[in-house]
Amino acid sequence: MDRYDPIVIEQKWRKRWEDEKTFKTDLKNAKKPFYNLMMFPYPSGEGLHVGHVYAFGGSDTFGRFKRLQGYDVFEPMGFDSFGIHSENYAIKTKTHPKDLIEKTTGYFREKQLKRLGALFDWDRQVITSDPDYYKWTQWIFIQLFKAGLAVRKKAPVNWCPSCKTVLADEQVISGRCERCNSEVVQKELAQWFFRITEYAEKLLNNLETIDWSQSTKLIQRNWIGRSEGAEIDFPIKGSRLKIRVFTTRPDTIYGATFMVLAPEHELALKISSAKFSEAVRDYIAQSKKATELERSQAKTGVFTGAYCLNPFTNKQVPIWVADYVLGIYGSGAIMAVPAHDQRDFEFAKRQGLKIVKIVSGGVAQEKAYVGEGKLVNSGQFNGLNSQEAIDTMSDYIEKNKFGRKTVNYHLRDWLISRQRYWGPPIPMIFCALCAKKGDGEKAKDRVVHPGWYAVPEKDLPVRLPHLENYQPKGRGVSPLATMPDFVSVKCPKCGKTARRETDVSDTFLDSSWYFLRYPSTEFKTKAFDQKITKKWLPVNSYIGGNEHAVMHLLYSRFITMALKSLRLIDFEEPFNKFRAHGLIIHKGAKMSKSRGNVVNPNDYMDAYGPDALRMYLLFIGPYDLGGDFSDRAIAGVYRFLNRVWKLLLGLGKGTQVSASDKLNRAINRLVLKAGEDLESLKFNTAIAAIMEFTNLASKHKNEFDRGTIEKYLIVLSPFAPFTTEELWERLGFLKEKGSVHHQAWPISESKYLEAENVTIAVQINGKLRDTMVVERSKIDRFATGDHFVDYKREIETLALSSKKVKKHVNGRKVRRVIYVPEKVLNIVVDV
RNA sequence: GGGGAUGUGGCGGAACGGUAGACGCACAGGACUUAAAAUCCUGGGAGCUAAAAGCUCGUGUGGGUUCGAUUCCCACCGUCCCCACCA
Repeated sequence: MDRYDPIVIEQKWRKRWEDEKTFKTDLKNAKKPFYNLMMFPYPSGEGLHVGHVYAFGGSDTFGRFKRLQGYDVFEPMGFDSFGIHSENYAIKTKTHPKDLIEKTTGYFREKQLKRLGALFDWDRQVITSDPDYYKWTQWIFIQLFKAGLAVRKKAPVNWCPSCKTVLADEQVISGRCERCNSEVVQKELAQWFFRITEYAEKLLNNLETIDWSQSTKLIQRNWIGRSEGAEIDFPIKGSRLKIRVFTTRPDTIYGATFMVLAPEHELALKISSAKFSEAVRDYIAQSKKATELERSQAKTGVFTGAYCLNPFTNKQVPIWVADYVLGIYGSGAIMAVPAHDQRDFEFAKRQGLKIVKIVSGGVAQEKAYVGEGKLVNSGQFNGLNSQEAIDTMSDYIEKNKFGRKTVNYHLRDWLISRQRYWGPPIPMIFCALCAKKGDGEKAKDRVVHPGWYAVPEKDLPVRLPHLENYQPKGRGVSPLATMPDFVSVKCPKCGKTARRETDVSDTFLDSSWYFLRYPSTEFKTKAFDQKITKKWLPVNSYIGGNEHAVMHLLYSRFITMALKSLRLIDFEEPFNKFRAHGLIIHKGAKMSKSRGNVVNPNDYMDAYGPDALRMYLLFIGPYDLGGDFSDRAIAGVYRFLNRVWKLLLGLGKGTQVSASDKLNRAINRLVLKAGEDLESLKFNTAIAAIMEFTNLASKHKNEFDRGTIEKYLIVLSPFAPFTTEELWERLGFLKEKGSVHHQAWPISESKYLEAENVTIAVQINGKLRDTMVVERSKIDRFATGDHFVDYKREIETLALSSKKVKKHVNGRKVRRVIYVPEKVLNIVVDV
């Protein structure tokens, strides 16, 4: 018998599978399409890490299982190669991103991904920095522009001084840049936005209809952040102007002792009285310079000298400007209720403002009382509890035209522009001449942005020019702006000299539609083919990390909805099923270069083979929890594969015509258990079941028949594709039946699952009274009413009447009977 | 501050409300070997007991529901994750 040599086996089958196109799926003629997607990697310089193997291994194991179940599985792979991450790495290593990407994608694909034993269809790989791909990314931008979903607006935006670009709201975590952790500052800039907020309601509601990990849905729900409340207008004393505020607690309006405007608020300076306007101006200037984090440190602010009238009481309240109020949420102004809002409370304390308690139940001494209670000091509304008050007072507001009920979202429009080099140029052209005339590309039948034109489709892609000095300049424009040849372009309308948009788009736009491109890679004249798309999308199973719960997954949903509303596709959710896998850590911490605890998968593939690595990772624990990578434990799985190898090759010719009952029962149970577990991605327990069978089978070596070996190998094959194929061949199945991966998932025969005796213990009032042995198939689990039973008769009755349970036996009522498969049955009765 | 998840041997983890600890790691004893490695076999929650049998206690803590709770409910403690001046 040969020694188990996973490296030799891997190389042999990799070549053979590739040559024979064993896993090629015919997309056009597939009968049962199953789109098995996993999040594609960005090709970093460090190479694939073990977390990728975890994600791809699990997903591929599932895909292989689906294949055995008779589905035509399409499992594509590609590279998210545009973007800041690649560009920063290129800067660091002093290479050009284009050269870098060529090198890294090659390494990822040839030296790593192809070793995993996955079903990847490399004829359809997608590389987002490839002009064939980003041509269509640009095309999608234009479609959105024409639908009025891509707009240019001047707004305070997040600027990362280190990455030297603006960022989307989603890419700022607690005031810091998601990539480099620098503190972000606000800048007022004109930028391109996607109007994702148009879809806030749909993005939220559709979550009910899709089968996603609960945790992921929850993160999205929180991010969208719907809150119901009211807009209320407070007239300014001695002026026709009003200040509009948003509040979720209109019931607390009697406690509104002052108003606060964000420094960005348009009225902030305008309403300030002469005496205060200089202080206000200084304050606004100062808060503009501060980072978001600095702004959130202390409750600073200045009085404007102006007053509002509370529409409910007509009492005057002072108006302040303070940067704890955000310019971007609601209307950028609030009514402050210090007794019942902690932030207002702190501000009031600091500035010596009045605090009036209007909700009973809490004491406003050291902190605000935020909960609910009965209204006091609230005129005609006294005595109502908070919920009632919100309803009646909201109605009152609408009736008296003080304002209206409204809904606000935390979700912001998606800022698409990036002042960087390594991305698809935004395909827009600005013509100053046309702008003067009010001409421009129409969006939804009207010119929204005079002077702006989409690049005509025939001119796509707008190629990213080669630029030696591609490093970001930090002047609020992309390095592309330094290339006169690139910037200068003829106006598509008037033909005069115009200029190109020089910003590139956010990387997340590249990845927000790549799943549409995979099945359509051969179509060079369209982004995606209608027919193929209809056949293969939405994606049947998507697996990836929860770190993308907001950004990638939210953007993909939005792009899909937008394309649906343009009637380019006929579904609005891209991923019917999404599962987030857990994080693989090492030595108790997240893997990172600085910690020096990064696991290189190649080391382990070299030592134990890819089968052992992927199987080990799936064996660590529940797939959604991840776990700690252990050098030792992987050897255990390697040993297991060795045992399988020896067991099967050691059977020789001694296999029986038919397997023993014991083995039959075991293999049938294994098929059932492994199938159920694979379906719900419980890889760890499926593997445990296979090991259990292996242990048992080792003790009954001469009870095997061909059919049992066959089933055993098929069940193991999604986990260990190389090893099982080799054994399959060596045992003579290959010639006869073709690849193990082309077999059908075995059907478990119910007679072997059920025909077994169980021991029954009968307890009466908790005391053991009797035991008996009953054939398993004759009992069924049930529970019923609440009285007495002649248990021996009842068991017989049960055996005969199957699932029906009688409530009375011999004049006594059944209390409760419970059957536990393979375990002890307690029949508990009252006397 | 808000939201969520989670807590079981030395370790990773199993367990439709029904024999807690499957499977694996590590460990110990044995077989093979001159010896070791590899491999194979055996063992194991803790305590009482010389040992076996047996008994007692055991799933973060305290309550509750139930004939029966690791599982369901409530409170608390610990750990982890997401969001965070979002009114």
